[in-house]
Amino acid sequence: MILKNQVEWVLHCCAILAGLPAGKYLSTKDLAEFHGVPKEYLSKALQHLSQAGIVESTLGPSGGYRLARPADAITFLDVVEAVEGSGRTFACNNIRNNNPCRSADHCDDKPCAIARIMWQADDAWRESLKSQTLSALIGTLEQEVPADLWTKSANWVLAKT
Amino acid sequence: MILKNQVEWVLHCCAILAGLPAGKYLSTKDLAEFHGVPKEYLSKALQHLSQAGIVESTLGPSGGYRLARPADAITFLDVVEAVEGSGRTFACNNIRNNNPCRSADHCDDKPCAIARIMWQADDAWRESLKSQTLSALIGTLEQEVPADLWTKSANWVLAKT
DNA sequence: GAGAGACTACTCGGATACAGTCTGTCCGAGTAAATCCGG
DNA sequence: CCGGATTTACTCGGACAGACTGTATCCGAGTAGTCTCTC
Repeated sequence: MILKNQVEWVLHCCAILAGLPAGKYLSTKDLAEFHGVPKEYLSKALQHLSQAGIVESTLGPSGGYRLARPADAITFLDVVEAVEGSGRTFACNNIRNNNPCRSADHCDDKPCAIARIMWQADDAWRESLKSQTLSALIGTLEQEVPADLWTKSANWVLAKT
Repeated sequence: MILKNQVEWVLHCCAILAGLPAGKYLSTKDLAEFHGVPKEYLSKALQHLSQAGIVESTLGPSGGYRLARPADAITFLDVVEAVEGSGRTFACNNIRNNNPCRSADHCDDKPCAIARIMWQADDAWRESLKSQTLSALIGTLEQEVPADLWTKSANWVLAKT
């Protein structure tokens, strides 16, 4: 069980988009170039973000993507679920039903105890992702990324808009 | 991202093995029959448990598996990691290195901030799994499974040893 | 100089291809208990 | 009745195959700015 590359890619893309001047868009091509990832495949991931309402796009020249909400209203969970789907990471197939000792009409009133524990862990994972917003990430990056690299990157992006 | 079927299977198997009389083994064949899953593929999963030191096996007739430790010393995390591996669920490929603004000799002193947040969520998931032991599961099952099904199943297992 | 039309650069969505993982099967080697057989 | 040989029932490990998912590429359709051309 491992998350897709696309999750890493779009998280980095969101970090860039968060620094974009209001009203400006950044194209998939530029985002792909900046991160050194295949443009067309990254595009697929961004489409998912768009469908999830995290980013919005515009067509035509000078088109591209921008955040659809302020960065403090976008959590990591939003982004991860947009790409990975919001389904549970543990699927219960109710194999307890195959128990040869069960009568045919037996009916359980609760989900399988094993599944409940696995889902509980899943919830903990989601809660943790939910507690982290994009703006918190930007704050961390501002502190940690060297100032010259930070401004150079900002200018690189600005030149593309 | 979804966990393997094998995780569900071996968790159920562990629950059965926990109820085994001391010193007795239960064969893969019986475990597979009880849960209605393919014997040979289940065997692969149990081998992983064996390598992880969670269960131990013996060869020959009346051979099979039993728990290697008391049930309260086996956590869900132990079992899940035995099957899924103990690696992170988020792989950081350091795509920040592809930033065209970086000088070639630039070196980061910390892991990527995005990866750190994802790993933090991963830790929360693992912590949750770690807090649940096999014996706690047995306790829940004893309460929730109807008494007649519970004893019938126990006798079914007993008859196989 | 203004307006209509052509052009361009981008997103969007579908089709396709390839690789890797998950799921499942098959079989041979090794092992330990049970059984058999000769003395 | 005893001890060694054989059989049996199991695990272990590798090889293999099919299905599904993840990764990636390509292309056509649609769209919004920009440019050009004509009047």
